[in-house]
Amino acid sequence: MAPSDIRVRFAPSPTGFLHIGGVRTALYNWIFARQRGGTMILRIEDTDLTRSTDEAIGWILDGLTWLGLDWDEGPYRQTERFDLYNEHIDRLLAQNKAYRCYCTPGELEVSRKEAMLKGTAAKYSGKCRNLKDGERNGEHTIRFKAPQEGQIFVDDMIRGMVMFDEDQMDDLIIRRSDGSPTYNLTVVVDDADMGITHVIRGEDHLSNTPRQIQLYQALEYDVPRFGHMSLILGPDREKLSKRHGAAAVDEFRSMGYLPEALINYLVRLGWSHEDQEIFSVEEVLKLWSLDDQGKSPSVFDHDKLQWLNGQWMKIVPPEQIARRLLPFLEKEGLITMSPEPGWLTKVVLTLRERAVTLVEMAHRAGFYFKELDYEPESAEKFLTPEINHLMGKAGALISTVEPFDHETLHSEIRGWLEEEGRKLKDLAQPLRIALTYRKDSPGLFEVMEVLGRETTLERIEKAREWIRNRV
RNA sequence: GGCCCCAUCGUCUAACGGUUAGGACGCCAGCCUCUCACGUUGGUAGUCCGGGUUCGAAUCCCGGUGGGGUCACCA
Repeated sequence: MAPSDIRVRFAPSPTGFLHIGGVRTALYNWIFARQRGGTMILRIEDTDLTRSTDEAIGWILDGLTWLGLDWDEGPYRQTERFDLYNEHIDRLLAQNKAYRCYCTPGELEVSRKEAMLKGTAAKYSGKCRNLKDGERNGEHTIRFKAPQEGQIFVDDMIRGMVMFDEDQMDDLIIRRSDGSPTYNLTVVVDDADMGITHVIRGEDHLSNTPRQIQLYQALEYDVPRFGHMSLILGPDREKLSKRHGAAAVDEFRSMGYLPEALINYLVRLGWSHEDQEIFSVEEVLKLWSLDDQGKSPSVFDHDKLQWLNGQWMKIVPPEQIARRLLPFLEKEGLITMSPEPGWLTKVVLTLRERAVTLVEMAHRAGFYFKELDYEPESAEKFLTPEINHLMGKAGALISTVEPFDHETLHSEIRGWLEEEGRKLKDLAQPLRIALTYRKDSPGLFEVMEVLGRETTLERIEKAREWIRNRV
């Protein structure tokens, strides 16, 4: 695709983990840019010196990388751009579009509460708006002198035309008393300076938009197009947060979710394409459009994510799942060094039908890597003296099966059991307990093949010994 | 409370103003089967309410109600 003039950005503030809502914002911007050959910019909004941390920047970068959401410019950091903001603030001051405000936080707090109580808009009184130069001195903030006369129209790409009355607009603080610039000023300056053409962000920013438009106008910059996407809600229908359990990408990652599934899930919130549920990134790039994006908020449904993840466990090539499984096997204490990749792939192949996450897969894979204790009730129920003899004969047969693969094992054992007048059902559970230590596992013969002849026979013998020792 | 946004099964979502209101997750049941899963078949369940416009409204308009967001020297 030919490069276009489209420039979008993801602008998180590094005050914590990369939130799932943030991921969705990043994702939409990324798709938008990639679909049109535009430029994706990453900008760290760290002007709040007290809450921003370098650690959080690391989390954001890691999260985006894990998801495969790359960027073309940045990461820029707003703390490195204070000169630029100050120039703009000074310009507004010089043009009498901003003023010094000497009100203290305490005073402001009081009048805000009064306004709330009275039921009017909680906006600044304008007390310092018309102070003459030198009338007061000392610690102060800078406020933007918000126009009060007309209306602001936001032609939102998702919501359509939204109107705000300017008499609702507050004189917002654009420079703190410590000299640092605030959000509404820095976004505008940066988006203008970086040539951002489309601002796609959460609906929680919609009410900020008219203030920002006033700033664009005061600064005589072109206003970009806006698109405000509906929010993701928790089960209680409030904005999704840590309160609701997992809300950070990192948590989903460590719970064993695949980025493919997470992206698939997120993109289906507020958007659909016919009756399709599974979308690869490639398909999304082909099919998704902001125009089709729904306006109503969506509740985060963990069950559906889980189902999707189960689907993706089977779609992602097993060699890749094997590779991604490694850290989880390590965490389970099952490996210290990487197993042979081909073998591990076969392990994955037996497990992927029944593991919804990598964590679950690693957990279920335990018996492939080491000896475990039998599930007490299962051993009690199935490893009985009556079955001992049959298990012994099975062992004898297994020791001669050639080639040692699941098809051959299956047909030979089945054939033999028929001759014995027995059914596979009679032997399956005891053998399963012997080989996997539990009552639910991948197919018996697949397990044997992956375990290998030697281990299979060892475990059968061990089970028979256990039977002899019971009572 | 002011301002703004939103409104189809429990949840995610389809439905040029004309459909028995479709699909998916979940849940329930059957089938498949060496277990558990996977898969498959069927079932459960929805247009927030009230007015209007129209031959005809989930769909358009208005009003309620409900939910959400936002009102910081946070972003």
